Amino acid sequence: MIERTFDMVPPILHVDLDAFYASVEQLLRPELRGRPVLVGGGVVLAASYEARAYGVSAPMGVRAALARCPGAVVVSGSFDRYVELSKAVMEICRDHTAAVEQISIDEAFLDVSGSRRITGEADEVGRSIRRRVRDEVGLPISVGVASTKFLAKVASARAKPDGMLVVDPADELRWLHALPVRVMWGVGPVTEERLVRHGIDTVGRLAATEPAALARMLGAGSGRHLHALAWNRDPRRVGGGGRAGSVGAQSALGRGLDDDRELGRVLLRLADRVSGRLRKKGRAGRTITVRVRFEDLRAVTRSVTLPDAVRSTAALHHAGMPLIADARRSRPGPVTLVGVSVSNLEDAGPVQLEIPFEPGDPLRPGSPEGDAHLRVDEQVDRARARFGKEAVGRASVLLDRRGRGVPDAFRELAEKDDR
DNA sequence: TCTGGGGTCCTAGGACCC
DNA sequence: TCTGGGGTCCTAGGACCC
Repeated sequence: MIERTFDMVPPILHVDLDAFYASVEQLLRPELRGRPVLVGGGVVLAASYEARAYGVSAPMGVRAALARCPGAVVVSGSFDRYVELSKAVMEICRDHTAAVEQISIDEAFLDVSGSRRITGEADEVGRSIRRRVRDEVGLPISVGVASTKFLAKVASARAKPDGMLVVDPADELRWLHALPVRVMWGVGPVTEERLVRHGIDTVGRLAATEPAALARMLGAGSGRHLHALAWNRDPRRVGGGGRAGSVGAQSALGRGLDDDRELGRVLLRLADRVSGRLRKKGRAGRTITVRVRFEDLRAVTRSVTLPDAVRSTAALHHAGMPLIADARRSRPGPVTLVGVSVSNLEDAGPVQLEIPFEPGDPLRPGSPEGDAHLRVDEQVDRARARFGKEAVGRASVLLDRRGRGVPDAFRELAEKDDR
C-alpha cells in the first residue's frame, strides 16, 4: 500500500482567529489581557477563553453570563477595528497563496497546492501565517492542515486555542473515525441526539453505517452527505462559495410588540436595510419572506413569490405587511422578533421597473408612484453615501429607537456581502 | 442555555404541466 | 373519462453554521 502524502493530495489550510472580537479587545486594551472579556450589550457576541472557562458562550444573555463569571469585563465592541484587523489577516493569507476563500470575518480556507513550491510545505505555510498574524497584527490564530476543506476545518477546531494541527493524509481516516459525531459539519444537537440514539456516537460508527440506514434516520440528502464526509469524501474546492442566494434582516423586539402600526414601522426599517443592500449589489428578488417570532420563541414564516423581482423599500414593505398580518392570525400574542428576507434573486439593471402587485396598485411599474419609489430610494442611497447612514430616512423610522437591538455596525459584520 | 443577526440547505406536501 | 409517472415551482418549517 502506498502511503498518501501531500505530494499526492493537495493540502488545504483552514485558518480561524481565536475568540476574534474578544481577542481584539484584549489587544487594544492591555489591561484586559488574561481577564475574562465579554463583547456585547444585551447578549454576548463573543467571549474570551478566560470567560469560556466559566461556561460562558455566545449567544448567552449578558446577565446570565455575569452570573456564571462575575469577574468578566463587558465591552460594547470596536466594530471598525474588527473589520480593519480582519483585512490585515486576510492580506497575510494572500501573501502565501492567491487561493483564499474567506467564509466569515474571522475564518478562511487556503489552497496551497499551487504555491507550495515557492512558499514552502503546507505546514511551513501554516507556521508562517501564525507567526506573521501574531507579530504583525497581534492576534492568536489557529490553523488546520488536511486534504479536504472538511478535515482542515475539523483540524483547526481541534487545534484551538492558538495552535496548529496537520492531519497526515496517510492516517486521516483513523484520526477522523475516533472523533465524536458532533465534530461533523451538519451535526448539531438534534442530529447528534438522533444518531446517538442509534448507537452512533463516533465518526467511525457513522462511516460504518449503511447509507440507506442513515437516510432513514436523517433523510436522504443528509444521510448520504454525512456518510460521504465520514469517509472524507468532500468534493468542495477552495474558492467555491458563489453569490448570496438571499438577503435579509431581522430585529429582536425585547419584551414584544402587539401593535400593528409599531410592527409596521419595524418592518419599514428592515425593508429599508434590505432594499439598500440589494441596490448596492445590483440585485432584486421575487420571493419575500417574513419571519415572526412569539414569546415562546416559536417562529412562523410567511412568504410570497411575485411575478417580477423587486428591490425598493416601498415594495418590500408593501409585500411584507399582509404577511405579518397572516402570521399573526396563526398565533395570538405579542411579537418578539420580526425578520424579512428576499430570495429568488436576479441581477437588476440600473433602472428596473417593478411589477409586484395587482393592476391598479400604486406600486405597479410604469405607474408614476412605482417608479418614484425607486428613485426616492436611489436619492436616499446617494445622500447616505455622502453624509452618513443616519443622515436621511423616513421620519417614523429615524425617530423610533425601538427594534434596533444590536448596533448596526455589528449587523454589517455579519453580512455575507462581497468580501 | 431561554438566545443576536447574517446566512445555507433539506424536507414534504400541493399545484400544475406534460 | 380515467389513469400513471415525472418534473418544476411554491410554501412552510426546521436544522445547522459563523
